[in-house]
Amino acid sequence: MQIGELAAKTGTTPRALRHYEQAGLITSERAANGYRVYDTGAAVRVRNIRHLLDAGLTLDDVRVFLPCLDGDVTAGPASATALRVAAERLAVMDARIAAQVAVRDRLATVLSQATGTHMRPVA
Amino acid sequence: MQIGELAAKTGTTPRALRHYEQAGLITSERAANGYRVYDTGAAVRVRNIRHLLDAGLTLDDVRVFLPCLDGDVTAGPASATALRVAAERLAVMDARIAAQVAVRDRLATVLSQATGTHMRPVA
DNA sequence: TCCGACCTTGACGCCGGTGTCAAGGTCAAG
DNA sequence: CTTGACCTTGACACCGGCGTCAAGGTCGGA
Repeated sequence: MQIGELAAKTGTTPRALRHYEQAGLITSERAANGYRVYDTGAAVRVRNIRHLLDAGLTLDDVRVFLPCLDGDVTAGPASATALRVAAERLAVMDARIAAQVAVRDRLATVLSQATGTHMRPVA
Repeated sequence: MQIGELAAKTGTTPRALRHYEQAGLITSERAANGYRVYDTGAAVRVRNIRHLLDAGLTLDDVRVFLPCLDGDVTAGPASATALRVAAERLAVMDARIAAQVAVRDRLATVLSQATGTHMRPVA
């Protein structure tokens, strides 16, 4: 499998895949002509990477999870470091969300007082 | 009060304050020598701006809230236009918050699968 | 043989908020 | 007068995750 096909399979782009490789998240064999060649397992790995990135982790964060990323995301005894990183990110996100909800609620309060309309709280 | 003092009072930097001014978030008088001069209310205003930024809003977002930001964050005179704008922003914020909550929950899921520990949902 | 679709590396662009350096003006204290 | 701490504007640097263009090599099919 070469890079374009892997990109299509995983819903990313060749550019992103090269970027992941350069960041040390994936590896590739090289054909005689210099083209990258991936084995079938690469698709799972890339999808896992995407899940973590979509979950708000950085590439550096994801690298920490690599040891337990070769199977499915659901598998693998996560390393202590990996868990710590994830927990930290989670805490940051919770704090940020809470702050935004607070702002949102203040704004909703002002609006409801001014308009008399009830604004439903955040989901 | 000049810029260094305001920065110290609000826990920011002169650079940031100039940036806020250039973004139209704060204003300043000028002394004869060209130095920026702030009145005492500026500190409250800047702290409110910081709160909103820390909540993940952008400078553009913050600008929208300026009309009801001159007193405390909790106060709001709210002109008709301001209300309409505020309602729009509220929808945007709700969408943004929902997206972040979704991301957060994905991360929490990954984490809980890895640890076997149940993480409580976002407040 | 030649086109077009694929691949390669390298490098610059973007967004947002700020750090930081440059090259000065201003002012109070010694 | 000099020093040094403050201020001014302007502009480039940075992070992260790519997009995108450049300039080329490598295929397979008509």
